[in-house]
Amino acid sequence: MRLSTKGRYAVTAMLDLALNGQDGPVTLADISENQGISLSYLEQLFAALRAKKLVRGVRGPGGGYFLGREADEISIANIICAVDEWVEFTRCQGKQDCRGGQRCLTHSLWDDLSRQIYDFLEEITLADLVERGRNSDAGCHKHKDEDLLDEMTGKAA
Amino acid sequence: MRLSTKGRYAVTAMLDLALNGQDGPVTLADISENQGISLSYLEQLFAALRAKKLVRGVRGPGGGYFLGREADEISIANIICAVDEWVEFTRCQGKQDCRGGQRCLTHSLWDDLSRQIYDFLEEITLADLVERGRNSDAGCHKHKDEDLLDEMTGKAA
DNA sequence: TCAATTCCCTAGTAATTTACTAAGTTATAA
DNA sequence: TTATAACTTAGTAAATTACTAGGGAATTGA
Repeated sequence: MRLSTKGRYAVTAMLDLALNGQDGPVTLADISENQGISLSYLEQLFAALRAKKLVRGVRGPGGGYFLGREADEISIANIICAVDEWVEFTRCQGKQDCRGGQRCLTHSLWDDLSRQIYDFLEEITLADLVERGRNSDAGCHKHKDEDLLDEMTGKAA
Repeated sequence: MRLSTKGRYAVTAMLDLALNGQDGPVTLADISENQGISLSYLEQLFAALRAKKLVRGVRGPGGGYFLGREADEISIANIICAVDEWVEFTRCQGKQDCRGGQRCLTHSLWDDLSRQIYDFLEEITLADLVERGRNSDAGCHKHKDEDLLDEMTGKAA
């Protein structure tokens, strides 16, 4: 699978929508300013999100975007797939050097892992994230990520 | 977080090592041929893996690479972090438009999600994947991924 | 009806990343 | 001493990311 900054922008924007779309539509200009993403880039991302019916646009003054369905019906996997064209790209076609070949084995192991990650992200919805934000005092606590960074970047020998 | 084809190459190569490194070191030339990855690109990836002690190189004829530690001590997160320089890049520094600002809230929500994904990948080891390969007849079954693809790419309305 | 607003669409492009080629140097086994 | 294979650096084509520019189409309100 694939999880890039592009997917992050999309999730962030959708979160913004979920948080602010309660009373009326949210404009891309607002999201652009809120999240520090260029307006035109947002328009591209929302074209993809709209194509997958994850958002619904309303034109004209007072217009903007709504979520395309309830926040608990939109998974993180949905959002990332919409903008990142998550295609399966490792698939030996059953021919070639496939019998007993190592290549196919590792590929299918990767495919399994890829699927697991997908299933995991499929379980997390926008509503979950919003809920999480409500429970913590999330606004702007400085979290001590130094430990996390150490843990991530190595030394876990 | 970040999960790209580069990380996939690294995981695939490490899997190859785990599968074939039982009796003697594995050369990059072998992995290159097995997995269809260019030799020089592998050398770049292994430079990063070596820096994080995930692999150990042996020079000279009969040389090659070993895993740097036991397969059950190497997580998928370890591998991806080694080659993808997974840095936290969304962190409002507690200043700026942070009080009550939406930007910080969505950023911290994304950070939480990012951490969750990391924890998930941290739980899966190379040994797990190898074990999974042993249990299935994994060599080269054609799996019907069309359903999966449908599921991934939309229509989940 | 008209003007402002906002979504919507296309084309182009700088910056970055990916994946690779090329051309070496260094250590080691035979 | 020679072949092997790890190591290293530099350069580069292709793809992706993120953005700019310049429109058009629908809708609201004056």
